[in-house]
Amino acid sequence: MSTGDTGVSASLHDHRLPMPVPVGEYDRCPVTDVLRRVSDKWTLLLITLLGRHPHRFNELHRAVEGLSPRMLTRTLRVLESDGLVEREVFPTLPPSVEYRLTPLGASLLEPLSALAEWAVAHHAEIVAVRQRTA
Amino acid sequence: MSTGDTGVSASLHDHRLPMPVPVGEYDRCPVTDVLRRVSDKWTLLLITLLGRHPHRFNELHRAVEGLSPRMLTRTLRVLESDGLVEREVFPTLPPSVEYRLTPLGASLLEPLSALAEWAVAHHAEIVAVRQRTA
DNA sequence: CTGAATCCATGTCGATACTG
DNA sequence: CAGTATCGACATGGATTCAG
Repeated sequence: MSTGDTGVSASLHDHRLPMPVPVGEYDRCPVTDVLRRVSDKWTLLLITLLGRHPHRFNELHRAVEGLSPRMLTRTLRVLESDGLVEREVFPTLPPSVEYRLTPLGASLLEPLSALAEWAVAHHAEIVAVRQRTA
Repeated sequence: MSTGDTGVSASLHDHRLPMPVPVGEYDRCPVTDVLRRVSDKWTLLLITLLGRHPHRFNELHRAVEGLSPRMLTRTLRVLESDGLVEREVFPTLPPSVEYRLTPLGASLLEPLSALAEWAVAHHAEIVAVRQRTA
């Protein structure tokens, strides 16, 4: 890299990342932005389910215990507005709506599973430390 | 996988993951748990900085514009209680404290950068869709 | 079946001031 | 230097009720 080590522009690994975040614009850090979207309560689970095959609204509703229609709709709408999920309405009676991952959404599965793999491998250790500290 | 396709135990990619989350215990999904910890406002940035080399409290404070001592302490404490960051106090006068990544914390850098790479590659597209939807 | 509307509890974060 | 204490604003998520 031509750029010197001034400032805090930081690499996680060997990639240059657009950090630090300018004042008041932390939401413009792409990584944190994506992270925040994916880490809310139901998003990861829904992405995972839709990664297997398309689902109808009530399929998702029934599949995820504890997920209310309100939160399901809300979460799907965010996913849709980020271009990760696609919504298709079939004008049947009663109506049915199908949700599927877009190519963009599907492309997220791989990096997510890298992190998922790390999480399942190390979660026990984290929990152990957490309790010792508590 | 011996288990059939009943239930919603889901794979992100080709890994079996401990989903779905039982009612009221979504915090026991390792992946979402890790995701939520890493995705708060300052954590990723601090992990990134500490991934380069150990830092003293005020070094971090000066490095990150907009980060208050309160949030810096808070974020570091969580990281510490999860075993990702180590805190070492030097009983000098005035006191100085150094923070560094633990091996566990360092091991997180690689899966994180996979996601980071995806984020920088696709964030523009997400933002574009987001605005079109808005 | 696929939602929308309303209200409320809790969590996250910032601002400000103070301390060993 | 390296924090703590207090307060309040805003975001997230749940419960309940209603609708096309």
